[in-house]
Amino acid sequence: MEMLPRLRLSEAMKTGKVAMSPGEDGLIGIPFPEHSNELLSHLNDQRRTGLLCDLTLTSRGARYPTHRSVMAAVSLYFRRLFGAEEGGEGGGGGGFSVCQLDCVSPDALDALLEFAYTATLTIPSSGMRDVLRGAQLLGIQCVADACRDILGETGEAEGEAKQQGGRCADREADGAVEKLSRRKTDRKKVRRVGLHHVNSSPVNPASPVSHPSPASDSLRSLPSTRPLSPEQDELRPQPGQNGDPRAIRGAALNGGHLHWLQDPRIAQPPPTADKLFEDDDMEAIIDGATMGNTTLPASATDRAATATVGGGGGGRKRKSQTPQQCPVCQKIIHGAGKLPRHMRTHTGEKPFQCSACGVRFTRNDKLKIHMRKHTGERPYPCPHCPARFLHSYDLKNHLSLHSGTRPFECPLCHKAFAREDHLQRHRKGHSCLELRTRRPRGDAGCREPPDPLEAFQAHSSGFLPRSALDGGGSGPPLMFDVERERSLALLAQIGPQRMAAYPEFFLRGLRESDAEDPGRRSESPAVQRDRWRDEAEEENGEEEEEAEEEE
DNA sequence: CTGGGGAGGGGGCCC
DNA sequence: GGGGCCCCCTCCCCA
Repeated sequence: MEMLPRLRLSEAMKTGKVAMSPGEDGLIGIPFPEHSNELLSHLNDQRRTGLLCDLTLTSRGARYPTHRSVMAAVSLYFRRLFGAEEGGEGGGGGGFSVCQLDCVSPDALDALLEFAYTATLTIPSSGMRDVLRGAQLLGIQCVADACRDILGETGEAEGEAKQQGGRCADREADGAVEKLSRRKTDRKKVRRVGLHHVNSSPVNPASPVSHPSPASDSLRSLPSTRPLSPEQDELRPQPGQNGDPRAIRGAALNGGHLHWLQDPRIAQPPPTADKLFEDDDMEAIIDGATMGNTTLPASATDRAATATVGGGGGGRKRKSQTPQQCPVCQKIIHGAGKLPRHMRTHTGEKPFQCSACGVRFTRNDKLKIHMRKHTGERPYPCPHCPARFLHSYDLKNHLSLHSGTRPFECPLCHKAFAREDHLQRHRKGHSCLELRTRRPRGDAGCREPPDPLEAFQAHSSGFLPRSALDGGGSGPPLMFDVERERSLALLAQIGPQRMAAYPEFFLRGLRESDAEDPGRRSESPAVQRDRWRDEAEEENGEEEEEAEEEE
């Protein structure tokens, strides 16, 4: 999707920081990192307003106007489906299609569409499995991988999933339905399962599906809910939910997320799009994922019951309670009102803009700190020298230089650091690999020098996920198997400043150690030192045992 | 490789 | 409960 315009530039420009294709003398590729985001954003706007939508997906009555090209780009299933069409009568060009995907739950389909158009997968934790199934069925591999990763499914399950997803994509649509539906029915009593392409040709060229003007549509940010033509309205379940499509969605949800549907704001004047996203969608997500340690029962059934408590007649939604679990990365967020802040790390939303330089931030307090750069304010002066600092923590670090204290000591090479992160960097790297073997290698006379990789693994065990150390042999992969190289390349390309715009699961593998043991993140330096010391002693103990055995 | 600065993100406290 | 403010931790980048 990334387009690199080729320009002939002067030699002087060639020396700049522009990417140049090797071997193409004079042709320089200038990356426009924002282009793909902007393109996607515009497409998403078009989807929301129904503009140029030439494909409607339906799931149990819910309708999702979308674009064939986008769906074909993200979904192997649609790629093959439309590819087949193009070979036939459709010519791939036009016509309005309706694709019925009852085997994908509306919420999952909504999430997958949101992913397709925003590169961000935002789903309630309870819906993860539905999204996984949907991604498998539609052949959206990266999402399926991410869901499996988050769910911690085993390789066996992964294999099964791939098999399933692959089959789905490979088959003729209708043929695929039956077997899949049986499988799914066995597991989840889905009343009606169908991956059924209702009409790959125009539904009715004389009366194409029309989308009402979105500008005044109070459901503007809920593209899934646009009314369709009377013919397609026949697809709806029986009305009786005030005609609100969200209610229709809810009818298909078995109560899993009824609180999504009972939003009292349905009858309220439409907020602005931004506000709607922040307050409406976000709260729906948050409420859907609210999972306090004690506030939310474990089972989906209980969750539904909780969600509907006091809300049977459209009563007040149950407000978020602390702690809450992020529906995207499953991280537990402590503190009232902190989840919206956290969610912005996934959505990439940066509502706070510096009036001086235009830089945007996800948080107001970060903007405030940033403004100090413009005002020159450095509120943290060092009492021992003229140095002043923007952050209190910088001053704290700085003070350790004056005091000479280096409280962070490597348990292996005993090198001390003034900053904890420097010690971590030291441990992550190869800095003390030579020193860590306190016993000289030639000591025993017969010991083979340690395998550098093995030494690194041992040394890094406190930082890297086991899966990374094992080379991915067991446990979840460090990153998505297929996407890893591309992900790393992309991360390198987009730079850290824009990483926030990408879903956390994209980066999750890089921080998997945190996920494996969340407590480590909050370990005090003393505790961490003790842990490292224990690890080092264990390592040394093993070495000594080995030496004794050799003797 | 290391020291230092800056920034992103989470948690606590308070209003 | 939400948000502001602050502290802390971690990571990245640069010299």
